Order: sequence, then C-alpha cells, then structure tokens
Amino acid sequence: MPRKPNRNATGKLPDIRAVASVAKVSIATVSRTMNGSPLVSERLSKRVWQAIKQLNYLPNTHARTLVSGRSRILGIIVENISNPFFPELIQSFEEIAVTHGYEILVSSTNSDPAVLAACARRMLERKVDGVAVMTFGEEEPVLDQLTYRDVPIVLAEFKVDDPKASTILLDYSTGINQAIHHLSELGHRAIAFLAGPHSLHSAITRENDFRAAMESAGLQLQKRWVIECDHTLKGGAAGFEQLSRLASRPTAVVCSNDMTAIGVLRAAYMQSLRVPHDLSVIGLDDIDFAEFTLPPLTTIRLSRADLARAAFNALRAQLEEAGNPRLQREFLVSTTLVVRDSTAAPPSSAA
Amino acid sequence: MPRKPNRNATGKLPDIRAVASVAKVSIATVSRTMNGSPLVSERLSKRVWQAIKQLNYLPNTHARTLVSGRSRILGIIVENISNPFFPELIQSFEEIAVTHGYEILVSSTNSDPAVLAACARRMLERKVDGVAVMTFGEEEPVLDQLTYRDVPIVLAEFKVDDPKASTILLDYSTGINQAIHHLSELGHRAIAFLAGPHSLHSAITRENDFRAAMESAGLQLQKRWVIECDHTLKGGAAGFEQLSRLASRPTAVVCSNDMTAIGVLRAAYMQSLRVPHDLSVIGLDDIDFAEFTLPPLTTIRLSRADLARAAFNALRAQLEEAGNPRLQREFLVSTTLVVRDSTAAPPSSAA
DNA sequence: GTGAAAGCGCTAACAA
DNA sequence: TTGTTAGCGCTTTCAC
Repeated sequence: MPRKPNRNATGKLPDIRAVASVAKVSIATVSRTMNGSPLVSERLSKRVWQAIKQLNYLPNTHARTLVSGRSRILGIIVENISNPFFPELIQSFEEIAVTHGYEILVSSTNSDPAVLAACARRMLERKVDGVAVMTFGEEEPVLDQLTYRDVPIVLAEFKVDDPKASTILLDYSTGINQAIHHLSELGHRAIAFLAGPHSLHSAITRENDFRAAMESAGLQLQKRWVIECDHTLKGGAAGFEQLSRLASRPTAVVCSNDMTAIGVLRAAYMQSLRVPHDLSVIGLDDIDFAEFTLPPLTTIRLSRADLARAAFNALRAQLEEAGNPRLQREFLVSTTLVVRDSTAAPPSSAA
Repeated sequence: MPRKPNRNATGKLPDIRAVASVAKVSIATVSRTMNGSPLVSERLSKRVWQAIKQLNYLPNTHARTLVSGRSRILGIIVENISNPFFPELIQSFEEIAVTHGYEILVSSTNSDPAVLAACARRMLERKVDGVAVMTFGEEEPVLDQLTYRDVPIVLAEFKVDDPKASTILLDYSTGINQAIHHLSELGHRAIAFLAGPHSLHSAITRENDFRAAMESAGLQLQKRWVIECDHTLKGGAAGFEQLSRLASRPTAVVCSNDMTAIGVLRAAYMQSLRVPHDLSVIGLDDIDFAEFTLPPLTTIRLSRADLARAAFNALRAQLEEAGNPRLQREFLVSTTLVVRDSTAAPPSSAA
C-alpha cells in the first residue's frame, strides 16, 4: 500500500490532472473511471487506477460537490446527546450511511430552538443531501428552512405535508400493552407512569398509549400516579420520590424512557426499597445500559437499529426515486417488551 | 426572519452574484463583508447584509473550501463509541469546535485498523483542517496518511516525532495514587486491578501507574490480582468472576475504566456480594452514569471537557500559529479521585 | 470510447 | 475602499 502521496515539483498534492498525466489520458477519463462509468475501456481504466495508486491520489470531495451539487453528506439532528439512546442511534445511522458511501453530520439541539436553527443552517451550508430530524417534537422551526431549499427530511413521529418530508411512525402501544399485560399477570393493579416532558410529541404519545393500555387491561389509573418528568436520571429519581410521598403508593412504575427508570432504581435504592421485591420498574428504549443496571431492567425495546434504518431508507428513497409518485413516505418502527429482573409479583399478591 | 429563500427566474437558489446584484456591489465586496474584512465601508456592508437577509442567502462552504484550502472541519477519531466516555468526549469537542466556527467529522474505529484507515481516508477527502486521534493506542497506521499530507493531528498519550503532531499527556498517576491512598486509609490491603486490553497504550499506562501506586503505598500486589479485561461491561463482570474463584480474594478492586467497574458491580450483585460492605470498587473515567450506578461509583475522574479542550487547543495552535517555532506541542490532562458510595472499610477491618 | 472545454460558487491577487 | 479576474479540482456536456 502506497502511503506517501507523491508531490509534484512545487510540493502540491496530486490532483486529477496529475493522475491524467501519469496515466496518459484526459482528466475526463480519470473522472469517469473513478465514478465507475461503463464507457471507459478496460485498458485505460487499468492505467488510471494504477496512476491513482502510484500517486496515492485522493479526490477532493468539495470540488466534486461543487460541480455535481450532491455532497453525499446526510445530517442527523438529535435532541439530547446525554441520553445514551441518541449516541446509539447516531452510531447505527452512521454505520448504515457509511456503508452506502455517505458521510454524516451530527447536531444535538438540547431542545433549544435557536440551536436547532443554527444546526439547520450549518447543514444547509454544507449542502447535506438530506436530514434526519430525530428530535421527537419541537421540530417546526427547522422544517421551513430545510424544505424550502428542497432538502429531503425525515421526521420521527411528526407528519408534515411537504413532498420532501417523510415520517417514521413509532408504534409504542404494542410494547406498552405487553408491559401492562406482564405486570397485570404478575398481580399488579396499582401501576404508575413517569411521563416525559410534554413538550415532546413522543412523550405525549407514550403517555396516551399507557393510559389506553391500562384501560384495555381493565386497570384503574389514579390521577396522581401519572407524573411528568423530563427523561433524565435526576428527573426519574425526583418523580419517584414524589410518588413515594403519596398515601396510596403504586406497586409498579412504568417509565417513559430508560433514563427515568434508572433514576427510579436509584431513588428506590436510597429508600431501601428492593427492586423487584418491593417495587417493579419498567423502562422504555432498552439502551445498552439497561442490561447492566441493578437489577437488570425490564424495558420496552425501541430498536435504534430499526429506527436508524428507517430514517436512512426514507432519505434514500427521496434521493434516489425523486420523481416517483408512489414513493414510500411513511415508515413504521415497532416496540417490544424485554423482560429482565426489575419486575416481579407485588409485595402482597393481592390487589 | 426571512425563511423562504428567493429563487431567481430559473428557480436557482441565490448565490454570491445574486447578493451582489441586489446590493449593487461587486461579488468581492460581498465576500469581504461576509468574512468580516475591515476594508468594507459601513455603507456598503449594510447594503450587503440587507441583501443577504432579503434573499435568505447561505454561502456554499464547498466553494469556499475549494478556493481557500481551509474547510473549517475538524476530525475526531475515537476507539469505541459504545463506551459512553467517547460520546461524552465527542460532545465536548463539538461544543468547543462549533463555538469557534468549526464543524466536526466523527469516526469510530472499534479498534479495527482497516476501519481506521478508511476513516483517515474519508477525512482527508473532506479536507479536514486537523484531526484529534482519541484512540489511546493503535494509532500508528493512520499517522502517515495524515502527516504526509501535512494535516495537523493531536494524539492522546502517544508522542510522534512529526512537526504537525501534538500530544496530550494523561496524568493517571495522580488520581490512581489518590485511589490507593483512599482504600489504604479505609483499611484495605488486598487490592486487585482489572486492567484494560494491552493493545491500548492507555491501558498499559494505567496498569503501570496502579502498580507504582501500590508499591509507593507499601502494599503487596499478588500476581493473580491483576487481570486483563477489555474495558467493557461484560469484560468487567467476567474479570470479577475470575477474581472470585481465587483462594485468596481481594477486598477492593480498582478498574481500568468505569465500564469495567460497572460490570464488577453487576457481577458482585449476582453473587449476592454487597458493595461497598463486602467489596469496594473504584472505576476510572467518571462517565456521567457513574453517579447513577448502584451504589454510586467511587471513581477516578478523567474530564472529557479537559481532554476535549486540550485536543482543540492543540489543533488550533497548529492551525493558527503554523510558523511559530515555540509552538506548544504537549498538553497535560490530569485525573482526580471522586469518592462516592462504592468504597468502604473491608469486611473485617484487619489486614 | 475519449478528449476539450465550460463552468459549479467562491476567495484572493491585482488594478484602479 | 472597491471592482475585475483568475483559478480552486472536479463533473459533465458536446464534439470527435
């Protein structure tokens, strides 16, 4: 493998002209060869590749983008990178993107609309080919900037009436129903829900799906047993403490995400409550850590890989079948319960 | 705020020429204005900004890069994104970079040299202005590719004799000495070390620093009490199980990173050992999660913010003081013990 | 099949 | 101070 790029007399790195001159062809032929055009004869193609190797030539993507208009960069905007769900999602997305010859540009907004606008702007300046907006709510301000410039976007859980926008629908109810069913079978009747912030569409959907699941399981839900938290560890701990101060306490708590659930685990530990003996806890997301909490967390899995794949496919469909009127614009990602050790029968197995 | 970019008759997005024509100046003046050149009169500058706003014009960074040779993109290569340490590091790095007008390109190698080479190649193609190589070992293959092309790089814990390369030295021994001192004061004599993979420079350094700290504390170290793990949760759990099978078992275990320590917590729990009553555990890194393990983890903090700042400063020094012969090429990041609840006196407080 | 030439949108050197 | 102009390195017609 050649390492040191040959520089010419003036110390310049090799460009397409240098390759052409070494291979004794025109720069057009070099370009065609690199881009896999079928028009190039095998004889010349071989000479070109050899010259590329010899010079250790690397094409300049900026020049390429400038003339072709396509950057092969995909943007991904997430809400909050300190929730491990998002790094995991980004990693999945990157893996798929790189496999398909795309680079990714990452931004996290921390739910700040100004930051979101800046992200969108930077992505636009870099001429991203498409953007996955994985903020689960609050995305309005960014949409116009992107779609007005005809950049394909894909939103999680948010439908937009724009030909360039696709949507990923999240089916939480399957997993949440399984969770309630699981708890109900164990004998739980008093089940609380620690919700996410109501500024997030997904948090509201999750809460609604929880209520629906309780109802369809024939379980009573006390008003005080639904508490709005903020999807963080601290918020989960605080939410559970609030729950503990109640006169009638639930025997199980379902959380809007794993971070909340881990916060509950922590708060319960501080109160010397044993999980699952004294309290059952269920999370949502199934982040990698969920398997390693104490005890290992029973949770509703929302696969990052599935979500990333759906996002990438949505974008790719927009890019590659731009004209197609029967373009798939909606994608579905489902959830499923993963039973580990944080759930068991309630202390006294009577309702 | 204008949203919809005005397109011209042919539907094209506004370019620098469109701005110039609206502002009734030359494109050079537009360029100068955007780049904050002091040469532009206030009168024209005002007209230009107004035109930019009116058209909702966004400069094309690729064109900019092509002609200027500077992309304002910084690369960061990490080892393994599934260790939360790295996402946290990346976030810090990005924050600093964005603040200074840089974009970042992220790659993780999973310790695979082929992946590393591909990362370097992609970064080179994107004409990154500099690269932070945060792989903590195994970085050799990438160095030549980058430095041969005169791209400034900064390595963690790895010195290279190249004018474009800077190094961040990690001072583990301060934190590790504090840890040993802390355990020793609590009464521990039998202290084990779960090391990282020996393919990593940092893992070897940490282990050596541990040995030195033990010696300087006058503590005996049994051969079997140092086990090579792999810096993962599973590896930590497995390492501790191996330790448990020993005839003479340690009362405390120091881990090469937090993931390992959390694995130990899990394995101890499975064996019904209570931490810290039956066993003291210390991690290294202080990832965000460390505060939320059960019990909260005593650990040696290696600040991601400090490391990211050092990496950014090293790169910026290379970029902005290219000619300076007295350029700072070495940076130091230190460590410090954070005491939480995973350490206490050993079961029977006698050596 | 292959090559010549015209830009992509911008910056920077040079003129005025 | 401002404008004119020559490319940056590449893709893509359009001839041949």
